Amino acid sequence: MLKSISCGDLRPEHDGQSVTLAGWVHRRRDHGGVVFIDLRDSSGLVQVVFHPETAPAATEIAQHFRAEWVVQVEGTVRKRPEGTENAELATGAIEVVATESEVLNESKTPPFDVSQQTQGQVDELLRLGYRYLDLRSASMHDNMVLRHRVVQYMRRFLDDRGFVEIETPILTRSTPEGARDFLVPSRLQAGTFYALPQSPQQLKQLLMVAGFERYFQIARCFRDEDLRGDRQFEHTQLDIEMSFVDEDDVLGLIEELYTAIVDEVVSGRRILRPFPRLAYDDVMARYGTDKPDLRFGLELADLSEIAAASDVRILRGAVEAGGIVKGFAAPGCAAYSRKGIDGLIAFAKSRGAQGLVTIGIDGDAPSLEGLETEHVRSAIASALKLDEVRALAQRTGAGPGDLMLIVAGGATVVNTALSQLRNEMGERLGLADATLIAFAFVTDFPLFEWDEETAAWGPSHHLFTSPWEEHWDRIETDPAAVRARHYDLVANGMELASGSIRIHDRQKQERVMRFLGYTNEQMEERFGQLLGALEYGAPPHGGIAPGIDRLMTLLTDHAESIRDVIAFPKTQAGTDPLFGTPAPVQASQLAELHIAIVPEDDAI
RNA sequence: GGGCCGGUGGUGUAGCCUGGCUUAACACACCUCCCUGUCAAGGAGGAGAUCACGGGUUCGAAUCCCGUCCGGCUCGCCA
Repeated sequence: MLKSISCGDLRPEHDGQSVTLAGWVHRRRDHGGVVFIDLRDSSGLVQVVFHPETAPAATEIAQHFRAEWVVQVEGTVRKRPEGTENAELATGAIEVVATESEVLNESKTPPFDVSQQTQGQVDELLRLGYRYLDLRSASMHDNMVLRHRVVQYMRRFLDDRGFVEIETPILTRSTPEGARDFLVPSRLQAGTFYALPQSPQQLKQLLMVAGFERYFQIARCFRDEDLRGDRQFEHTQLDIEMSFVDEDDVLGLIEELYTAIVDEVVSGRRILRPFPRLAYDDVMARYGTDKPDLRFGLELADLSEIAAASDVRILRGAVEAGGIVKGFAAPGCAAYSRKGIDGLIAFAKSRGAQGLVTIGIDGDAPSLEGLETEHVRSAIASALKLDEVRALAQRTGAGPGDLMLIVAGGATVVNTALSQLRNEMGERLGLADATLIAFAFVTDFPLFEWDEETAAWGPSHHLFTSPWEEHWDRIETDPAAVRARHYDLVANGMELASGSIRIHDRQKQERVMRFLGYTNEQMEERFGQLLGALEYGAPPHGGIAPGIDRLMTLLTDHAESIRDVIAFPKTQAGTDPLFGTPAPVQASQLAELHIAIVPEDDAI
């Protein structure tokens, strides 16, 4: 080894010890005589002192050190002189007095400052282009190390409970449902393709049939859909499947695991104990989304009844057309300027709403009872009766000084717009406790959802999810009312995990598929392997798949997006500026794969 | 595919709305010199930018207009 100990491990107990260190020059402070170097390696950093009187040769070399040079230093650990300790540093009580130094490798001046946080500070394209330097920065380095610790903890935790880690193929078969597949052309079988797995769903069910009872995998999943701050082409999930279990077993395991991770692996994070369990209908009503941010209130109120009895055309009309009217109160926002209101309206419209009704209650109003016309600030103030304003305020919880935000229209649109408006206002008003991770389970999802585009019922989770036992007979008669044994883990407005108790009976599985419009031939063609397996003693089973990337954005400090917890992520356009991915390939490679590129203009 | 925001020395920003007082400013980094206890060390000096790219308007464009590319956010999409 070129070093005898790591920089960040040095403590007062090493006082007097001779050490050899190797690492990167974090910063240098050259006083003309004495030279200080902060030397960094993967463990942290320590101050090295070079004295020209006692170590002239080493000091001469150190004077030429520059940022990010790789150097080796021999010296003696000692307690820092009285008054020069640095409480900011873990190693701040000691320093290394250098006797020898050597340059192992020089560095060009880095394109950005590696010694400081890069997230949110440096252009992300530049960071990705020099990802090896970006990851060298302490904050990104810490993110990767914490991710490692979390994953290791998961592995130990599950191993302790009898789970077996099993790998499943990356080259699998395309299934037409769900997201767009990444395809890999077959060289040996001309004209055919493998698909990268969107998840190991069917495989893990087959492992249950295979009798493993408790399976897990840190599984990479691929989806060729547009990328976002919380979505990459490939994401990693903790894939879990268990036999002979019900909902409580799966949710209890996850709650125990995530609570332990927060308690034992990370610091400075608070959670709700126990995790709230909320029914889908309840969260949709109160938050307008199935992944609510529970760090703050701003709950939505149903105002349809008041709207229906009102003379305000946009409110009453929406209800008469079969829609709903909902809203919430933004505390202290009654004084929003015209421009501010316009901004909120534009926000709502960009989220699909027809418009946004705002009603401010002047802070000068003595109370709701003492409300006068001049206290009501709204574009529709003239059409509103005072009693209606009172009723709306009562429902939304608005008082003097507050601003009611109300959307009317179809239920989906109203909920979508208001849920995002709620998140926006929660952020603007700083209502969310940054140290809180508000984990919660959402349960009792509908089994099916209506797809407007195809004018057909589709699975709201996936088609292997079991309905409630007592709802089997509703499938054909009242599909919208069928509840599923499906659950999600959410936190801070993000979906972190999704899972269900599966169907383990072939007849029942076919019944769901048949309802979804599959012919017997299609079932056999697409799901023959699973259906066949269900006929050979498939145990009752269920599972869940928590996303690790999103979880890490909650557990780390300074993660601006999912890209900050992934070592080598892609840009929103799906490119990697470091490697220049994706890239053309040799014509010979294409020929072997029986692939021909059709220029865009000639494409159909 | 749609909407919004952005692109100015190595980095981060200002200037842009209201075109000319700009020889494009500031901080950090970089280079040289000074400096023996700093830890965002300090001091003095210096170098470094065809203002993303292409076209247009104008006597004159970083600044106004159009297009393209790239990045981010977002709608669609993501069983």
